[in-house]
Amino acid sequence: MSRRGSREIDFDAPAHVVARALIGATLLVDGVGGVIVETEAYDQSDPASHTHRGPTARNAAMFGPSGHAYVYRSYGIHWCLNFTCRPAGHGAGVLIRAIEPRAGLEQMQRRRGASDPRLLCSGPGRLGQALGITMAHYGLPLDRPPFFLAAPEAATESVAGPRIGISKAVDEPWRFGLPGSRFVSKPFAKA
DNA sequence: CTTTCGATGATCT
DNA sequence: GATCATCGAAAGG
Repeated sequence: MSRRGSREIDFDAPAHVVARALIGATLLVDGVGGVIVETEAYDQSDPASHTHRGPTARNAAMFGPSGHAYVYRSYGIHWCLNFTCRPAGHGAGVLIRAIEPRAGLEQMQRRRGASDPRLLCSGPGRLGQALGITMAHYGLPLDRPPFFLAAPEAATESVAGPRIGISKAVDEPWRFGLPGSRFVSKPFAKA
């Protein structure tokens, strides 16, 4: 496991490095959010990635500057939030799959229509709804409002496993999580 | 507990 | 026309 003393996330790094570095980071959108506990990495060489077949109108953000938001509509229903990474032109990003709610619980409960904290942000679609993510956030930088992002205060452990809900590159361990967190969308296989 | 299935619409072939 | 980086309700053991 790597050690991180900085308060900054280096988004000019491969997606799987960024995905791991984000575990334990704090994410707020308009003051609502919490601690990132689950992420997945996608890059252009990955058949499961939206960028695999090159730039399109939808994935343009992932070919733009790193450290920005990439938002897409999933199954025609959900908004999912990703962070772009690597220098511009590489087509890579990290899907934010789950956070542990810390701030703005009431707001999240209203948006989600659920009161159980574990059902607020445990999954990319739920998280998008709880944080109020829409296409209005597409391409916005993560270091300015409405976003707030802070790296973990101290070195943070992480676990890895196969990604969820994909049909290609199914066995690649590019899903990362906070060990033992009750807020992940699905448990990680026991070590 | 598990599995199945419908919703719903943009995107790409 | 097929495929989704999903969720939740319903049905079955």
